[in-house]
Amino acid sequence: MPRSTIRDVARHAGVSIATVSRVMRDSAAVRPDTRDRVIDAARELEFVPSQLGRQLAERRYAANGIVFPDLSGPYYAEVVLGYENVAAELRRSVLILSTQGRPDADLAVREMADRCDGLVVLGRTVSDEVVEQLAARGTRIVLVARPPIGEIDSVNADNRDSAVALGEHLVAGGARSITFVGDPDTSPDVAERWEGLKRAAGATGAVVDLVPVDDLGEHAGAAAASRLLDRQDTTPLPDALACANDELALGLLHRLREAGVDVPGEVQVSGWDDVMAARYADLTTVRQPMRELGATAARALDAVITGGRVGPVHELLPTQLVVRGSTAVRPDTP
Amino acid sequence: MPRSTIRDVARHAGVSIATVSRVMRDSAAVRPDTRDRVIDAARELEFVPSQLGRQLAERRYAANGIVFPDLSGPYYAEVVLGYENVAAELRRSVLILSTQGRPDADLAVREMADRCDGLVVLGRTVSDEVVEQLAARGTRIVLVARPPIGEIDSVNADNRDSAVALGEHLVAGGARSITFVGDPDTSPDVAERWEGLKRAAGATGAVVDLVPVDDLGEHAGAAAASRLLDRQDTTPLPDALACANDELALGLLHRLREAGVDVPGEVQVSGWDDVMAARYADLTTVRQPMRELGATAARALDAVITGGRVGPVHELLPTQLVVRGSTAVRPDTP
DNA sequence: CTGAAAGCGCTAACAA
DNA sequence: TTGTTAGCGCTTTCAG
Repeated sequence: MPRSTIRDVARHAGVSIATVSRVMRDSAAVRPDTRDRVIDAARELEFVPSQLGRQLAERRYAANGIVFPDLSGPYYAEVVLGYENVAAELRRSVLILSTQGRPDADLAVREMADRCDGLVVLGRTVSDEVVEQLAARGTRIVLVARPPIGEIDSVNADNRDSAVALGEHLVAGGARSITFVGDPDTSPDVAERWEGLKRAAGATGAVVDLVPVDDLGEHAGAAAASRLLDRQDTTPLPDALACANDELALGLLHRLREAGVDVPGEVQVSGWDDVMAARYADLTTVRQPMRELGATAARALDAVITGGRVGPVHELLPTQLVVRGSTAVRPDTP
Repeated sequence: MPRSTIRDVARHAGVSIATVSRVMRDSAAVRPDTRDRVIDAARELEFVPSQLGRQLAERRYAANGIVFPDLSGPYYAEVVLGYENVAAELRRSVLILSTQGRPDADLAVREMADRCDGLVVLGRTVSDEVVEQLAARGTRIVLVARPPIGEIDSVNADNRDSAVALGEHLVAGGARSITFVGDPDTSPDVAERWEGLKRAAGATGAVVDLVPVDDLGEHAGAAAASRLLDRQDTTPLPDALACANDELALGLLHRLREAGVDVPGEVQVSGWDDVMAARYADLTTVRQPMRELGATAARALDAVITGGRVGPVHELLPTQLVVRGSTAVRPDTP
């Protein structure tokens, strides 16, 4: 059952394909009765305009891409969702690409760039080099959760501000030594969190250092906790452990409590992202406007594509410190 | 900077467009030196074949779609991820469509069907009617987490088996009355869970009933708990509360404990899906092979599209009961 | 208001 | 081995 084409409809209605085209997308005035004939014919033949033909003629895809590392945690899933919602409103399809465990991520992104009108790149999924090449080739790009590159638009959560708020909160809770758990090299977000915390807490005179981890998962958090516990005879636990994200913090928290460590009495613990499990684990964390990130990126990309934009846009969305039991500010009683 | 086309390259290399095409996709033998000339020309002009032209000529999109309600919970995100991974392996792009809060979901799905070679439909995102219409029109479809419709392929988790296992587990834990929390109408999965539980527990002589909820979120769970608590003077709490999913169970659990109810001493509670928070809340639940669902669907769809398939395929993936503290089987001591 | 015709960029017979 | 020539299905001038 080969689908009917614009020519079938034209023949059936006794008009030219141009007229059918006009009717299908009411782009120009068509006399009512002709119009009706065309519509009837289209209905009868179950005609649905081929997007492919249309796209080629218009030289546009009416589709946007989004590249992310993975969708396991709630973070990227929410961003993608926010993005998709707005893209749908703007009548654009959404292509997704997960680079997780893909050795040829750069190539995949290049290919994707060739199937859409523009794309959003989340975090450190592709190298600056590739981003720049694509941009140079005319691909419209918006960066999310990644520092700006040249003239390319970007949308980020304000990690610095919340890092400062968190640092102050921990110090107010009595922390004189704070250890950041996470590897600043894994993502720009993590790097900013570390920098912000170091600065804020450092300014109060607190001692700040860092424990690197393999990845940002619960296992890595538990492993980090184990290491800290093991070396207790030589190095006492810090007053506070600020983790780069919630998964890390949850794994760490679990291991610490297993070992009988009193949280927050002995050690304060905090995460980042405010995932659902954080509520149940009573974990202090930083909430990010994940959906807004995606939605804002979608709008920015649309602006770039439709050309209604002056200079590069770098949006910084506000975040919020969420204080819970894992860092309860203790009263100043000795 | 208008991108160069196959004709530019042909002219530049002094060959015909056919030869360029052959070289670009090494579809036929080309003399090495001609080939080199073409490659040089292509590189020089930064030629990248237009997917649009290619797609139109081949009359295929090399893209598949996936339709889901939303991406908030971990469930659909994982399924999508499993799907994307396999689709990428099969060299197909992935288009996503979230129907959540979209009044024109049916239309959106129809449009999507017109931009890809086939699509996967998760759960009750679109009506049977639309699915059938699309299938009749030749759209390749695979259903996931939804009972088969006609000749259309489907991939499902085995809700029935795990419902039986769960029912037996609750009864073994001493439950004589079990209340299922959830609305069987919200999704086929929920309906199967309810049916399975009713049958399994009913067979042991336990009393089984149902408390409907508005949706599958934590709030709805908490609200259900409140209602159960409020009516305690007339109706005692059941021995076990089997919830349709984890979010529901988590909200309910929280409210019950707030009210001082002993779980599992007084009431056993279970969820479904095994989301991350379930571990921290020590919630008994059923684990589903979410990624496998997506991956299996991707393969099935590919089989349908490439035509290497005989009859309709209906896969049923195994699930697993995960016993935790919220339903600990109590020793038979009085 | 409508139609003829020229593309959009590529693939694939069919010839040479 | 290579080139010529039709399309793929649609949009869009440009005439009429």
